Amino acid sequence: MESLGWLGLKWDEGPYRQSERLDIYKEWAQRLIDAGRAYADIRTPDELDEIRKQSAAQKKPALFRDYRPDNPPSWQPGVPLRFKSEPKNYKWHDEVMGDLSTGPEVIDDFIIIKSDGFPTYNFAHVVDDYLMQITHAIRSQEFLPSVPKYLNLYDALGIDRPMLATLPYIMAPDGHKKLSKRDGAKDVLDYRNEGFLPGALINFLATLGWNDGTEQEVFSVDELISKFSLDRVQKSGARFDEQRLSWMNGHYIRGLKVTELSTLAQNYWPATAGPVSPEYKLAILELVQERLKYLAELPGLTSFFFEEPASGDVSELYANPVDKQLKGVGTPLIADMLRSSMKTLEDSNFGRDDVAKRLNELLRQLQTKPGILFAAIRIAVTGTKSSPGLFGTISVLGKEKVSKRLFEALTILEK
RNA sequence: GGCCCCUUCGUCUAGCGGUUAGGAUAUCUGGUUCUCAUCCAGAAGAUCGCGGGUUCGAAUCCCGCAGGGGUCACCA
Repeated sequence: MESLGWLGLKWDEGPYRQSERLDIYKEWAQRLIDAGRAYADIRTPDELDEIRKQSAAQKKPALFRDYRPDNPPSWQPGVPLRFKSEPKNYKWHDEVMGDLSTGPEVIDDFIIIKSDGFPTYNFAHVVDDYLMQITHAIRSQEFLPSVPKYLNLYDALGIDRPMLATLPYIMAPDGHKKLSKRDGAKDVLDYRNEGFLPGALINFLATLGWNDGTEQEVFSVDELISKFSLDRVQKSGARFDEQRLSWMNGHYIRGLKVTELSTLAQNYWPATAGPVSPEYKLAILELVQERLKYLAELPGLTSFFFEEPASGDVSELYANPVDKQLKGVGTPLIADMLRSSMKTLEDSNFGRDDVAKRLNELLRQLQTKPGILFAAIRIAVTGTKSSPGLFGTISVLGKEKVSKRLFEALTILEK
C-alpha cells in the first residue's frame, strides 16, 4: 500500500480486512449451502492426498467432484466448506486475451471457507468484487486457468461477473521466468529509495506491454489515463529492462526544474556534504542534472564538491591519464600549466564566463589543446577523470577551493 | 501428465494480405572546436520459432509441430 501511495495510485474504497467481514462471507456461503451448491468436507489432508496420488497414478488430473462424500454432515465452525461445481463448457471474453473457451474438465470442487473460518481468495474475491460493484477484474496471468472456476461460482451465486482482463507477466531481466521477489526482484520501494521518480516508473511499467499504436514512448500519468486501453495490451510477457528504466528516469529528471530536483534530492547528498548553503547545492544540481539517471548517483557525481580530492587519486590520474592526449605530456609541462592556471584565475571573479574567458585565453597562450590543458586542470580540481563542464565546475567550487587544489596538485607533481 | 497462454532486431515494441519489416532502448561511429553526460546525425542489428497449406502475393489467414511460460492447495 505504501508502494501504491508513492506511485500516486489511489483507491476508491477500503482497504478491508477479511477478519472484519467473516460474517459476510458466511452469509454468502450459506446461500450456496441452501442451494445445495456447497458441502462440508471433513476429510483429512491425508485422505485428500490419497485422492491426488491415485489420480496421478492413473495419469489423470485430480478432480474432487469425482470423490464427493455421500452423506456430508451439516457445516459447522472448524470444518472447511467446499463448493459443489457444475462442470460445463465456458466461453468468455477477456479484454486482453480475447475470446477464450474451456471444457468441463477444468471445473472442479474447491474450498471456499477454510477450517479457520476465513474465506479462500477464490471465494472472497467474487463476493468482495460484487459488493464493491467492481466493473473490471484485472488479474495476472497465473489466474487464467482459474477463471472457469470463478465463472462457475458466479453462476451458482446468480450474480453478474465483471469484465475480465488478464495482464501478461513481467519477466526477470535475464530469464524466461516471471519477475518475483525470491528471484531477486526489487521492491517498488527499492526504486523509490534509489531515487527513481514515480512518473518514470509508471511510464516504464505502462509501456512494458502496452503502447498506444503511435511511436510515442513518454507518457504523463494524465496521458496514460486518457489513452490506456486494455485491448492494446500485449499478451506475451515482457522483460524488465533496468537500462530502459534508467533512461526513462534520466529523461524525467532532465525535465525537472532545478528547484524541484533540489527538493527530491534532499536525502541523496553525500555524507560529507555537511551543512553547506542551499545556493551551493542548487548550483551543483544545475551542473549534474543532465547526467543523473537516478538520485542515488548523486554522491558519486558530486563528492568532490564537498571533500578534497585524495592525493593518491590525483597522482594516479596524472601518472596514468585516461585521456590519450594528456598521456604524452611530461610532468614538468603539466606543472607549468597548473601554475599558469593558478595565475590567471588569481584575479578572476569566478563567474562562469570569466573563468571560460581566462582559460581559453590561457589555451591560446600555451598553444596547447583543450584536451590537454583542461584535462590537467580537471584532475587537480576534481580528482576524477570525468566531471561536469570544467568552467562551470570551477565557478561553483569557487576561488578558495580551486586555488588550494591547484596548489596541492602541484606539490604532488613536484614530489 | 491434463488444461491454458505465449513466440517480430540483445531488450521493449509497430505491424492486422502487397512496407526497403518502422520506432525506442542498448551497442558502435561522427559532430556539438574539455572529459563524462545531454543533444544532433549516422551505422550495425529481425532467414518475423519451425513445417505445411490457402492466395497472384503471408510476419499478417488456416493446420500441424517445436520451444518457452503458467496452472492443477484449507496461497493469493
